[in-house]
Amino acid sequence: MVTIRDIAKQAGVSPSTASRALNKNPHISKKTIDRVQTIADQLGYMPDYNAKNLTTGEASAVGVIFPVDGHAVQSNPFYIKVLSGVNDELIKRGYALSVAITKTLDDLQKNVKSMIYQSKIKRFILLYSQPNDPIAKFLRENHLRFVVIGQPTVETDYYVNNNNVEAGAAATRYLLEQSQPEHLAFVHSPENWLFEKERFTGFQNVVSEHNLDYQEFTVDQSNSTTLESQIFEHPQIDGAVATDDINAMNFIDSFKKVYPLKQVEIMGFNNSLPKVLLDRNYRTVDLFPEEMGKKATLLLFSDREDQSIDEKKHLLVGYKIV
Amino acid sequence: MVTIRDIAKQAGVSPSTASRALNKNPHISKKTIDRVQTIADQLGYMPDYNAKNLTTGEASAVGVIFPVDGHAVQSNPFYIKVLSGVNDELIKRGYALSVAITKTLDDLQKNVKSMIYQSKIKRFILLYSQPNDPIAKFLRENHLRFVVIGQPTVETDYYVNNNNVEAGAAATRYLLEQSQPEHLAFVHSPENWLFEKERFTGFQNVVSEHNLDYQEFTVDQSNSTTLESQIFEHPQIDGAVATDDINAMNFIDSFKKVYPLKQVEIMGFNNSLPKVLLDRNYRTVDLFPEEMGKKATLLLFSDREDQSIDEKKHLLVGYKIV
DNA sequence: CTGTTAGCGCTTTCAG
DNA sequence: CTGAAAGCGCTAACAG
Repeated sequence: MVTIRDIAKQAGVSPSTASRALNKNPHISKKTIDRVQTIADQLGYMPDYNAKNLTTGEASAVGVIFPVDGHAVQSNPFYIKVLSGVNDELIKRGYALSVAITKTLDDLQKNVKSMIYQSKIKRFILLYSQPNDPIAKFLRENHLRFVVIGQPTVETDYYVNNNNVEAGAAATRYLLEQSQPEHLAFVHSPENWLFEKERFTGFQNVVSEHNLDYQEFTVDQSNSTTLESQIFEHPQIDGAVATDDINAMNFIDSFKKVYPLKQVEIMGFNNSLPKVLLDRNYRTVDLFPEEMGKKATLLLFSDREDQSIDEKKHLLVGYKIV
Repeated sequence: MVTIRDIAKQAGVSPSTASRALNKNPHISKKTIDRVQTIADQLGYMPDYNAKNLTTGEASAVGVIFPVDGHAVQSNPFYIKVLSGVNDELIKRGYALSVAITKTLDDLQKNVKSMIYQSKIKRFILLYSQPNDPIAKFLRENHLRFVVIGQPTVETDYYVNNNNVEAGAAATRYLLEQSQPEHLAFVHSPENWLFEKERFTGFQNVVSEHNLDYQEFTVDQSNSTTLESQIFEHPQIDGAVATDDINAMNFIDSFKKVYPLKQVEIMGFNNSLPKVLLDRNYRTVDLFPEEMGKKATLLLFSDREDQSIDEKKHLLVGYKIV
């Protein structure tokens, strides 16, 4: 194992100078920085994180926190794509990726506390956003830096998001152009997350521009009959926007059960289904989760790297109908 | 921050004794172990991993390695479920979860080397298995402990797997019971992974028992016309077993394009699709990925915890047709 | 601009 | 069975 002392010796400087040089401390002459760096590269020096973290009190790692889950949410491929985008950026920065994923909120809290107190992680990415979330509260109270994926419930939080209002409007407009539905459905989850409400706003805007009527539907994943009876009460529906691919699939399925012979055009969000299912009369909005992961990481380090981003405290990612 | 010295002081022992007590060192009297432990609990002591790792030279973390990917593989919900199962077990052991997920093999190698040399991680879970995989080779050469999810290509590796031959047979049998197809298809990926070959063996066994004929099909995700022309040459196909839900969906889709009016019953693997898609004439085999994650972790620590498992070097997980 | 020194919190000889 | 002391590899005052 090659340590900083080996490098110092080779370069003919003290360990502290070597350390400073490797960290590009501005008080060190460019000449020695270059020399030390060259030697470090030659020797294939890789700093020991544990030693580094012990002295600085801050881990060279970022914590990524998954939502706790009743089976369906967590396993959305969306999250892995975010994770992949995050790690791309972390590798560049010499940071490791630590993950908290649990089945109960209680375990999640323990997991996050361990990250903070035992691993000394100071930077987090929160893959979800919920009002009165104790995890976010805890991070805030302890002055830890974190970025929310999605619309935060506390306006001072850092976040990366899509423009959901606009995306909701675009999806609705696309639907209207493709077929000419006259009685629309808006399909969302029982939780009615913030992002769903925003997409709904976009939907409403376009619908009212066109003087169309619409109906709201709630997908209860555990009980499809409630959705079917809702659909049964609205036989005129001929087009739908769903807040998510899964909700869209559930709606289609129930719709076909109630009206086996009717066609309904539908839009979803997330592009989370196998490509082959996207054919024909199903379109979805890709929200570029990898890009979200990358930008979240950018934002997470903006205090050190880009003050101009840091002031805004948020970044937006585009969307694309596919 | 409460350190081991605080505990030692309270307990009226030296820091070294406190350390030994907390690690249940057998040379320490039960009395002091209990006393020290009680005080530690009272004070809410959480050991600093960085300090611990620095002295022991081994991280309190496990590295989980994702396959590199052409978009489709990584984002399979299967992996998150494994991750979740792994973390359940890690929490119990006071271990952290570190993840390597990259787009190129080159980056993955760097990522894993960083885990080893910088984070001092000594235990890994490999979420895939490939012949001549440089990552597995590297882990082996450096005598690092790792468990493969799936069938390893080197027989001395530790692994967790399903009985794929049996599951392939069961799926085929189920298909034969449900409908009475006479001309079967077996659908797999161009890579033809080990687990696909095993499921194929099970499939063949049942098919030959029943004196049926079959045809192999390869799904090329980037070019559906090749699959369609394969299907076109075999108009008699009336049932299929696919090695994976995605392959199954692709096959169904191509089949419907070629023969819009024909029915085909099909079985897939992985239970990776939204529940609502499982209806009617599509069944899939759930392979309990969470359970695989848990068992992989068990195996990863079997050297310390369960010698009887350690000798077998592998564990199997069940399956269920859903 | 650079070197000396101390110390982060833990474990681990070595000694008793 | 327990204590004293050293040290893991790094960074951060402090001093020059």
